Amino acid sequence: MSMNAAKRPRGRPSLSGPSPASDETCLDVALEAFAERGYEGASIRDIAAASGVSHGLITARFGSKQGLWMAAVDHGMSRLHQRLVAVEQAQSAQIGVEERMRTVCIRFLETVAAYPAIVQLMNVEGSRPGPRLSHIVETFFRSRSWPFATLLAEGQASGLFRPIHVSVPFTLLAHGAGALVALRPLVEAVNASLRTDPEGLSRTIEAAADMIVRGLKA
Amino acid sequence: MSMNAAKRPRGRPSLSGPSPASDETCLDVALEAFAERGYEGASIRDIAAASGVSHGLITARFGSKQGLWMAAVDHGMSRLHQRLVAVEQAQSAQIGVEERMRTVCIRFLETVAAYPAIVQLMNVEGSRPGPRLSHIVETFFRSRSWPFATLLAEGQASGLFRPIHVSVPFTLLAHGAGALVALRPLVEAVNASLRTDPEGLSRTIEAAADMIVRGLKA
DNA sequence: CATATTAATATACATATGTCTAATTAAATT
DNA sequence: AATTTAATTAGACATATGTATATTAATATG
Repeated sequence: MSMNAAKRPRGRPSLSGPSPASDETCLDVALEAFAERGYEGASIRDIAAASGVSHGLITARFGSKQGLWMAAVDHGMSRLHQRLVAVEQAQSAQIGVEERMRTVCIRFLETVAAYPAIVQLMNVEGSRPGPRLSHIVETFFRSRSWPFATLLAEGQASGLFRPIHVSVPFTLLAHGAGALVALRPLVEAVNASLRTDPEGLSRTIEAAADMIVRGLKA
Repeated sequence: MSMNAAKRPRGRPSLSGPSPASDETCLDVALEAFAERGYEGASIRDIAAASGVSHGLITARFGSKQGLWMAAVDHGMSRLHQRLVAVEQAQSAQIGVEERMRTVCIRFLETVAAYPAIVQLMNVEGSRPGPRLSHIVETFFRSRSWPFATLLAEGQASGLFRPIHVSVPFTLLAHGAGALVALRPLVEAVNASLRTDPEGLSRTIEAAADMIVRGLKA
């Protein structure tokens, strides 16, 4: 971000003089870099240069490239989460659940469009579950308070939405339908109730196709 | 794929003896590798070893890493395309367009699930349009005969489907809704009628959310 | 004021990677 | 049969990268 290419002197920075980029700034830069060029494509040196610090500082602060990556994911994820919770809490319960769901979807997509990196990272990580993808998925599903799941449950309780496992529309929304690709490692990583054998996968595919044609309505 | 690690001798291969991996085999291996580990993460040497050939042969056949990548994309794309066209042609026109659309969606997702690499590559390429992403997108949109677009137009002509630009459900289907992320570079790359300014993006987002809630039905 | 600690830069190093070139062997051509 | 061409492997080389270490300067501590 900051094109602060003016080389600072060695040693501990002066409190009066210009301080180097904060951890947050570095994580923003890193998230963008990882999302744009992939884990291998983004180098520590590039990220450091774009943050206006030396590459040694990155490893000093975050330990390793893996450490930087995990910190960046946590950073982006918490921002997305906070945004969504705020949206749902700002909504009046007077409004019907369908309309609230629609709003949450819109806000979600808007937020994602504004901070694409965090969702992009899910895809960048590839189609097989590895330690990095697992870290994202666990972070995503850990908190049960994501408004999307809450609203889906509410709509289902009132019979307005079809009974469908939360991970199906959620995956459709977050990863996308094309990420049915990603459903397999997603499910394996979360150990959800959905099955990954051919028959289970086939039923999941049909459910996803139904959603595209008929939507969420009962 | 082929764990043919038995080192072949130098020089032109004998016609009687075992021949090295075909171009197709190499492209299959490459597609999988690129999808799984990203463009930078997949090395020519790894791909060559997994194909059972020397790394020099890869560059000799495909010119460069970029050349290998483009050939792999063309390879996977044509396979996906052929599969979808075959599905649509096998369907009787007696069946309603909605049911045929549903089938095509299912077959599309099934095919993608079976060959995830090609869609995965779209995401791996990151959130900004570069030469590689542009190549995929152009290949995707070049042929107007993709059954999805045909069926959508047919359903719209009969008033069964809502009027919506083909790229919206297509993106929802192929990239996924989360790939609204990817819609921006997608649109820029294709220079479609959809706009990428905030207002246009907002309308696109609302349209996508409508699709999730109400589905394709009129 | 002297010393230890902290926070940063810079350098060193082994390894991996894309590309280019040489070497080698079988087939094709004359 | 001799020679050229094609197809493949192997090695060379410059560059980039992650990590480990040395260096430097400002602050904290006594």
